[in-house]
Amino acid sequence: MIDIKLLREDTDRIRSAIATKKFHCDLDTVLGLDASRREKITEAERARAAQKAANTEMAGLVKGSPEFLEKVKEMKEMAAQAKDLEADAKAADAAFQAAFLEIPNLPDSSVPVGKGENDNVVASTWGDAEAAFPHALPHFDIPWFESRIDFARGVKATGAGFPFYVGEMSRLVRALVNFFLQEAQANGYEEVLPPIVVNAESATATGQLPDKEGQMYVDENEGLYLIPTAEVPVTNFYRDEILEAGQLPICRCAYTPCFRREAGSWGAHVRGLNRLHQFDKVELVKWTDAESSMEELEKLRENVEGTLQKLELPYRVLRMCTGDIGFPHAKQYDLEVFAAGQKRWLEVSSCSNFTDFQARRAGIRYRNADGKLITAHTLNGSGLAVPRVLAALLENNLQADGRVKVPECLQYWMRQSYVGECH
RNA sequence: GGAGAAGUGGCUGAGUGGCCGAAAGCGCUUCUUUGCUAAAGAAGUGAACCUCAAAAGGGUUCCGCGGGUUCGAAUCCCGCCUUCUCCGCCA
Repeated sequence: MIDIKLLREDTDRIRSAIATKKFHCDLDTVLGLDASRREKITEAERARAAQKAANTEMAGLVKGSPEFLEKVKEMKEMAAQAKDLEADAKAADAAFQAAFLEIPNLPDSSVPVGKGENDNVVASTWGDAEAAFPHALPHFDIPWFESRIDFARGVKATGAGFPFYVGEMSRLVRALVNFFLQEAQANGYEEVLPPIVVNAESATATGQLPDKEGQMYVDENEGLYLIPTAEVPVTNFYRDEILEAGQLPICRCAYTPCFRREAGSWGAHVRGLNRLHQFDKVELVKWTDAESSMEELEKLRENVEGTLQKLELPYRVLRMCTGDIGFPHAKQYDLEVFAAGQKRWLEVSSCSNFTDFQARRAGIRYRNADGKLITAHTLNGSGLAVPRVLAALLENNLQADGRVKVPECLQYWMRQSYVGECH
């Protein structure tokens, strides 16, 4: 959530900033709820204070004496009134909180203004997407593809979008995960292995709830959600904690499977590995102070770019425009690799600064040099998501003989130069 | 899953209906003493929200969480969560 003081004091600026994002919210309603909430709280507190004062007075009286009993009678009414006012205040506060939670984060001033994905700006490209990939095919058209990444068996076991990776494809996934983790560690991110189901509080803190409830798989019995990204458990590691400024920035990485329902999004562009309900990803997460988060975002992006370069996959960096960045995002870069078979750019990483938006929801603060409590900033980025990297790798590295060349950086785990040998 | 016990401030821990936001100790901060360190002494030492132009000040809430009883709850009652012990099950 944003800083309520900002909203009260600088409403017009907030209004115009949010108007550039794709989320709708009624600031006037929120401000109205805020005003009535405060009024009711003040009223309730005044009643409670009066009651307390009278009570203290009463503590001095002899129990059971006539004046005591008289006073009790009086106090009954007072107490009932205070209780009612308190209930009103509580309801008003809850109404405000619910509405307040619907306000998206403000885009940073450096974010290009735009309506949607066509207004994103290509910040840079690496490698040569125009190069000849004479043998490239869409990965799902490679003759052996369906026997090594088996969607049909996945349908049988689970449903669409849950493939089996068989044999060397399974090992290749594992190699990618290991490589990503090794890169993250080399860049100073400490590895954690988090829970892959989370409770509602965690999902609310990072912004999946209340808005994107339909995107997650839920265990109704336990009230737990399968994580759509490791961002959720990892960011919540420090929920409701106070950090020391000297600890920051804290950099963590985590490998997890990710689960996304992606309801209603099946079609031509989601064949094969392009979009799955379950996929593997290494996530990078940072907690920083309020001053350095934008700087840290650039470093985060550079770290991910370095990993893509070692994989020798052509990629481009998009500066996402105001109309295309997410609900809790202040600034976002998307990294897309070029898949030469499909002749498409595939998003493999999203590097984002959430400023204090998630941390305020999550109660993550730090003590600065003056001993003051400041809301921390949180950032994260995929580093990287496996299936689309794998898709691009299969397509771009496809040889004339139908085999796929394994990049040098994966040799430590794969120990073979090619996959997809014909048997 | 069954039986029992427990959850108090940064930590240990006292507190069984009003004088308790909470004893005491530890820790931490500042000061004094000191050649330095140690030791000793003194003072201070949570958070959220409301009020206030701001600061100061004032107020409300917070003793696992949520309800209830009562004029009044850390203290009594109910539900839940978590931890520990024992039993069962189990990678």
